Amino acid sequence: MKGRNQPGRIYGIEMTETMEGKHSSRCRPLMPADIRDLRRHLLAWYEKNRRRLPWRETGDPYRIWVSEVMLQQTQVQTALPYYRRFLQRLPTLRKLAGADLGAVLKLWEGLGYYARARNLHRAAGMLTASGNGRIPDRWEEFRALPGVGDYIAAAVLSIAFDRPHAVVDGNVKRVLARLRMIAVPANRSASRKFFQTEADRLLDHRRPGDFNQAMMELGALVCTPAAPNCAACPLIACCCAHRSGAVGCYPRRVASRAVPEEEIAVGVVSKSGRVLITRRAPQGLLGGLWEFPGGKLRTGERPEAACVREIKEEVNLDVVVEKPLAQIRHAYSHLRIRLHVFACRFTAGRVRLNGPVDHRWIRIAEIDRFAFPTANRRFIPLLKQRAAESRAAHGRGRSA
DNA sequence: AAAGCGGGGTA
DNA sequence: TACCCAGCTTT
Repeated sequence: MKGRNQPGRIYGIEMTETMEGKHSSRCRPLMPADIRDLRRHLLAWYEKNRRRLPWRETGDPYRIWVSEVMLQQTQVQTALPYYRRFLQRLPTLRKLAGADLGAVLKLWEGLGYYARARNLHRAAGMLTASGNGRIPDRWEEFRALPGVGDYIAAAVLSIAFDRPHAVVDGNVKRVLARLRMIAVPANRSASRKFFQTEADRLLDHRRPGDFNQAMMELGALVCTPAAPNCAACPLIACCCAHRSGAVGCYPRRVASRAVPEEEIAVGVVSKSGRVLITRRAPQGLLGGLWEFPGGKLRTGERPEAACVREIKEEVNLDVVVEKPLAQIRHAYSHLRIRLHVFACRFTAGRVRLNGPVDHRWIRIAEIDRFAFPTANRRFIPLLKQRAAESRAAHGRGRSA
């Protein structure tokens, strides 16, 4: 019960000791019989209400692994088309290991958290190179792979290999927080152990994969963040928060800090029918993706000036800004950016990279072969349109 | 323990 | 707008 008395804060509203004490007093300890009932009700509900998802139609550990990686911090509906494409193109661990990183990132383009793709690719390479190309079915070996944390390890091992490891994700934390009126904040790393202990206690060792998926499915379909459908919940009889009328107070979380805003200028540098793209370093933000060169505005600096300066700094080219092309606003989880996009004309210099790890002069027609961040993708249609217009004008000029 | 890391969905 | 999502790694 350590940490139970931390005051904490939910959506900026201070929780008092009084409220906390009152809720806790209505939540009696779970007895073995309660836990048996809970498992039975949950699994019965799951059998009847589970969604038919492609990764639930297979026992292939590789496919299950890929699904779990795609699903971290990503909603099912978002991941679904990516999952199909990825498995169609890379149906086995060996195929993944044999693909080059650019191709893997291209399949991941737009999904975000690109370290997931890099780690999955690296892990596949490690298993294919050193091991026998099989996915480990034991905690120590699987958990040690890059990109495999406690969640992924528990999910893959329980679902693909029937190993008794309880998963703890955002859904499970929300269900547990309400079910047991857990007062520790769900968004603090210090609370992780607490939720894990609760999950371990409830896990049905006879059907760990189904139990884990049932908990998550309940969180996704019934015990939702806003407006949970308690009337449809198979666990309503043993839910402490529901009994206390306090479902809306859980899970508790501490306030997160405000996200900063950045202004960025980038240039589409043209030279004899081609444009310059650069590749970001493999680690860090958007690692390994391609983009148009540019960078942050300094305080008081005009976007045009920043564009010219950044291109000189990053690729050592002298350019002049011809015209503004677009302004893109884009929100990340931890920062917001405003992107000023300019058409630039190359005037002098030879590419020398300072920051980017690679560059290409490409035709716009080739641009879809490269993986770009979504903020870049948003103005790429404009470039295609300009290229088409330019071709049309050129064609008329020649035929006239 | 906290910060860094995407992008889309939702009320 | 602010929160949330089948989290992991680095600092």
